[in-house]
Amino acid sequence: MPLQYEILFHDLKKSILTGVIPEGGILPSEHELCREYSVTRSTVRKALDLLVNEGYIAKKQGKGSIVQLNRKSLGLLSFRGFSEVLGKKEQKIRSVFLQDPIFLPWPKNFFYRPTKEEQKTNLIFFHRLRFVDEEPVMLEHTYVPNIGLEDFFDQPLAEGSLFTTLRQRYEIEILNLSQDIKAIPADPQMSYVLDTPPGSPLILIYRRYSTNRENMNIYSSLYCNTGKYFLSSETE
Amino acid sequence: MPLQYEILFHDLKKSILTGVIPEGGILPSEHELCREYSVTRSTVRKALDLLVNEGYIAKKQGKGSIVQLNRKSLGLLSFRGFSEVLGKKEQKIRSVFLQDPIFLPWPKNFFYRPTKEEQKTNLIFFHRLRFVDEEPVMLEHTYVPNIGLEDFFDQPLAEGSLFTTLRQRYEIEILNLSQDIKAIPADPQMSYVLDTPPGSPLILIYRRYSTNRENMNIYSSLYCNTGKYFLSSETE
DNA sequence: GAGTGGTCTAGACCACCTG
DNA sequence: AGGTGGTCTAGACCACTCG
Repeated sequence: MPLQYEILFHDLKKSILTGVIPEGGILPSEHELCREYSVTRSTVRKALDLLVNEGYIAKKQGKGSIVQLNRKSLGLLSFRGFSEVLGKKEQKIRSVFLQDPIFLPWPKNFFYRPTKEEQKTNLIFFHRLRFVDEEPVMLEHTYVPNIGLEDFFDQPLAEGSLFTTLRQRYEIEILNLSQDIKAIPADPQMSYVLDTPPGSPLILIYRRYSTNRENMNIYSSLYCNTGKYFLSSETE
Repeated sequence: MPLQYEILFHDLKKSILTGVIPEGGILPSEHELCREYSVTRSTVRKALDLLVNEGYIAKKQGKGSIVQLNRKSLGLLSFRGFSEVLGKKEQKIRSVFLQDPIFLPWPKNFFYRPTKEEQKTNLIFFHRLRFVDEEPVMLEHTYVPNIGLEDFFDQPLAEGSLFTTLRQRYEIEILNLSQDIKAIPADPQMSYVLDTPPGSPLILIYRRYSTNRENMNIYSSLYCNTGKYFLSSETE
């Protein structure tokens, strides 16, 4: 039997994720929620604390609880211009699928060891190339174990984003990211795709995202050309 | 005037950091703290929640609040053996100072822009080489603005660690880490220090740690040879 | 001034752990 | 059985924001 603050927490989270309360919108006040759910303020505040910790809302004294969807980013996501670590300018980022996402069996010699649950399934495989200012900078392979995602291709990606889709349609949240990072020389294929001389240094990242589903992780391998752009991360 | 839960929070934190309550030790119970500080349990629990969030304690129902010092690590800290991303074995890590830490003026063309406060001071400069299993893998330059740290060299580093020293002696906490990462070919000097062929790919990381002192950051540049070991990070 | 979130009190009952 | 943390109630006063 779910606890009261959990009920409230999930209700509010659903309202936010489904857009019932839009970004920038304001949640019902704490006293209001007390009345609606017939609980005391400490129970309401416990639920709201969870939302704050997960980055769904920000509270402002005198105003209210404001919905924000700029969730705290996990690890390396952005790129920064070489010459702009001291300055600031916006980069234009674009992604293209090198092939349409498909179901695949597990490859041999996968870079992490999948869980037993995961091994029973096949994978959804994404093969994307990311551009900054129209220059290719990162090749990304993403592997999502197909655990209850059989209808994944029935709808397009929400906002073009895999993680948004997983959150909105399947309530799959990323809890943790572990990364293994290495510098490698570009082989001829990477050299071609990333438009850089053979042998030039690339960054290779293996990632495992753990999720709120027991025994379900998402895996990625990334090849980055950092000749012109830094890989940047802001971690809390 | 400090709030009651802040008083309790700082008292407990100090007890933990100074070792009055050792790692693995148990804090006074919540009811006990209520009596000691003449506050109610919700106030005590608010203070303990902060300690939990900062990783100082873990609570166990039926037992108590247990002190733990394995603070959650920020970003890239550990190394993992090349062949062991799939397995697990412990690496032996060792650091040596290539020169004793000294006060220095700010270098020209520093890789980040220091704050105005920082620019008024000099720097404490650390120059360390890190080994894994007796092989050199990382060269680290660390720059700490000397804001109220004039007596820094009066005592040795606590536990040999810069960050432990800052926390224990100056109550300086790391709040945030931003990193800029790049793959570069080894120049002759790096090649010599890290014992790797010239031109082989290295990882270069610029870091800015923000602290709980307004306008005080700590800066590092890291050169990593990932030929044999991955750089690993586990981020929450 | 009315409403918001921030702090705090003084209780209560429960689930869990240990002697 | 007695103590621990987990949940929850029913209030109170305060600081802040906004019309």
